Amino acid sequence: MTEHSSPARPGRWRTGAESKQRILDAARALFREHGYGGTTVRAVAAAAEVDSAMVFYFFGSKQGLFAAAVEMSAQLPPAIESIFADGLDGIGERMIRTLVETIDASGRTPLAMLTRPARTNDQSETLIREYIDREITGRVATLLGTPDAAFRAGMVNVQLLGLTVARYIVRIEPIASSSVDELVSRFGPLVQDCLTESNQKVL
Amino acid sequence: MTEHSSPARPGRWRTGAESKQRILDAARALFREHGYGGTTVRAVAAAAEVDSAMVFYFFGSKQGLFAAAVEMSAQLPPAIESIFADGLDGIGERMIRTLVETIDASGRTPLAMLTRPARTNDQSETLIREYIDREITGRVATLLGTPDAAFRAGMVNVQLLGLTVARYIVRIEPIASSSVDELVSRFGPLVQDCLTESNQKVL
DNA sequence: CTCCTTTCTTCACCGCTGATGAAGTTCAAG
DNA sequence: CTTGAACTTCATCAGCGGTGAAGAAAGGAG
Repeated sequence: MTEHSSPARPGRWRTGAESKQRILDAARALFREHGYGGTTVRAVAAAAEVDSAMVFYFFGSKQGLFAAAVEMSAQLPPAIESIFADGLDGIGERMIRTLVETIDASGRTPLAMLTRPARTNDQSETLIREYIDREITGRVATLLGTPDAAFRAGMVNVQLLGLTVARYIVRIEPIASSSVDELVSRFGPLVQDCLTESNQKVL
Repeated sequence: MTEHSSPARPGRWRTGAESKQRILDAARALFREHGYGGTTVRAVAAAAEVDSAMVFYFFGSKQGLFAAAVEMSAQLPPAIESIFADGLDGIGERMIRTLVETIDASGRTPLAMLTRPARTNDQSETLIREYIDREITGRVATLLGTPDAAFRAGMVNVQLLGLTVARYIVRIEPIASSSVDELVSRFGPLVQDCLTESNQKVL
């Protein structure tokens, strides 16, 4: 059984670009609503009024469709630059503000990446890890220059990761419904402490 | 095709308890290694040398098997009690130590919960949220008594969640391979600050 | 206009998954 | 010995991600 009721007329009857766009729109909506695992390729195809094979024709695989739907490239990088451009002073606030504002603005789409493909387990984990290492850890470490810079960068990552998961994935209150300013004023100093304070307690 | 090579002899040839235990052992090992989505019921059955239908006979569904395999009940609660028993002083260190030691000891089994069942999306999320609210947030809030207690409790949750995700899921270095003591000495004061410090910056 | 190639579209499959129902076997109690 | 519950197997289901072939429309070349 196919997923359309049209007169079963194969061949070219729309431009490829239009079909591709319909698929992308449907995919974005469904991924956002049901997550990666909760969305089937067939459902996307049905919503786009298209044969499911077309999804694979255009995007190769479900992962490819997902990647295209969230266009996970070069969206944060410019913002990240401005974080580190102004040095250590107030960098905590800038980090929190950039993180929250960016994710809020993007309709939390890329977060579905954490709602993972299941079987390709380690793959997406190492993807996230590499991204974090490349964009955050390295810069923080060089900016600090102290011997425990790596650990401090790790602590910053914990803050960012924890805030993201709490606000967007698990939705813990009152974090999930707080304003950006409130989060910045609360977590900014905390991140700052991770970097500048001598926060190691003697054993 | 079935997943065994025995002489195809149906009927009772082992005690139910033994089969159930074999299934549970196999499930724990496979869930731990491949996560929820990466483990198939058939694979569990094969590892337990049992027909896949038996898994459903005993546990009803894959979710039921998973729930039974991680016996997600009454494992942390006693430890949680002792955290709050000694008051605010040093509670940050106790939290971090309890969290990390418990998860390390349990072979990170319950963490597979975050490697989620995909389709039952919101369900497992609200499960986690309710657990956190019930065990952590409430106690912290009553222990503090300040007007911003709820937010401070939320900040603590961010710390715990972030540390857990960073260390066990995404495995960010050097967090993932740090010793318990190092984590306690670094994150303990941070958690303590969330609770006791006047960490709100004026807007 | 015809032919041919490329692009788009459909359809019939494949192996796999989680899950169900019936039937058969074994065992203990009445 | 009979009966009924507990246990096991098997055949089967619908749905999944994904593939390959083949058909239909459009465009360029002659």
